[in-house]
Amino acid sequence: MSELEAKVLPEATVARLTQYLRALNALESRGMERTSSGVLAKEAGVNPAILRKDLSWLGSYGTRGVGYVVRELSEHINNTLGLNRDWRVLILGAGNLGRALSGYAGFTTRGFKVRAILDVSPDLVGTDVGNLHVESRSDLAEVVRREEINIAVLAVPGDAAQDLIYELGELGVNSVLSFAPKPLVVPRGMNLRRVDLSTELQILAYLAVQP
Amino acid sequence: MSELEAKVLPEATVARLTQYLRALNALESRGMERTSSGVLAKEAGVNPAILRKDLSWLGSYGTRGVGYVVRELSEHINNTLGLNRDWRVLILGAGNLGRALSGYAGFTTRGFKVRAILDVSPDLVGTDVGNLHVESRSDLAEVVRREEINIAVLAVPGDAAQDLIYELGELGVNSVLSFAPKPLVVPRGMNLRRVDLSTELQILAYLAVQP
DNA sequence: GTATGTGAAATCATTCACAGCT
DNA sequence: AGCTGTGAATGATTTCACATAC
Repeated sequence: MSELEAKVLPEATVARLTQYLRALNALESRGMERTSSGVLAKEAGVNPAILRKDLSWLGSYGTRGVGYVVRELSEHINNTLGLNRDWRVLILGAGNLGRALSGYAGFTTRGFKVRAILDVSPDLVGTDVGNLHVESRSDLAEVVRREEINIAVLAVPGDAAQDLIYELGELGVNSVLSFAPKPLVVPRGMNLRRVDLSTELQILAYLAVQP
Repeated sequence: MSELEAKVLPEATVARLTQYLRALNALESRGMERTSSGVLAKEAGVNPAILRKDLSWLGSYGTRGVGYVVRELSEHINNTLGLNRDWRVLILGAGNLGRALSGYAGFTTRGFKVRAILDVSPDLVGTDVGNLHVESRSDLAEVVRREEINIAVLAVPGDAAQDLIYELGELGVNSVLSFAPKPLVVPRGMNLRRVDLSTELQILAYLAVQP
């Protein structure tokens, strides 16, 4: 009711904004200074109408009859998504997936910094992963404080994930990306995104079976 | 128009069916033989009404006033999703992510078998990954034929992904799971799913910034 | 003339609520 | 009495189409 109430973008829009950002970067690195909804939509792999609708949530940043200034639009989306600050990421689980993620380029660009990696296994604690060394799961609280962690990535077996979620919640980390193959219940106020690799394969199997 | 036309499940339904399958397995391993939409929905983390609606696409497999037989329902979803056959998976890219995926449990259960892993780098070709050894990108066609690959997983840099898609299409592999941070255009008839790790982090950043 | 920004229409997905069967 | 299966209601998302601004 209040005019002051937060204007929240639809989730689908947020997901696409990240794609526009990537597309804008690609255009910029090709030396383009201006673009249009048609060009940008093609680059991002979406339809131009929805791109304009998405951008309209952010206000009017284009010029009718002309288009958009690449740098300006890119900057604006960046700010809207909160990518103009530092995000300090903790990876939980130093198995193959955890180690792969800690070095993954997308995880180390645009304000995201992997600051620590933890594991329960004494065999892994103390080993090196990139320029980090694996710390003990039991030091979770200390590590979160020391590194001022604000995003956690769960690369642990399903059984371990739920306990970690609660513990992270208590420690004030309320953005979590989980690779655990389990639905998880989250404390109030926590943001959870799940990536479920085996589900993706199963969906592909279904699609392949379709006539 | 025709009554013979394939009845296609909504994409969102397919995604949830994989979760029900996992939930049913969990119940079965706890010794439960029967269940209800309420119990199953709780276990899968969804609302009971949509669970029943999803299942209604498969026909009537429950008993009113009673519920579902765990084993029977599980079997039926399995068949619907095409998980009762063998899926032979090829991993493209033997970097950290490719190696992690090749050993990932979800990738090696329920009919999915990782049969080969390829890379362009001469440093990696010939090295071992689990019980496979890395073969050369240039042997793609031969490997696809030899191993009768029907699903490919792209764990390669964005620039390499598009060419691979076309080449896989020509070779008759038309189910692809891509981790490349790029929108890809697919040949007619190909099924592509994308997992975009940096997008997930960016969405979390936005959610964390919200009041 | 050209491309944006946006109501209105169309499509897709979820939730409600209850009739129907056991 | 209890739980499924499903139309009808609601809500979300996408597409259309055009008035508006340059």
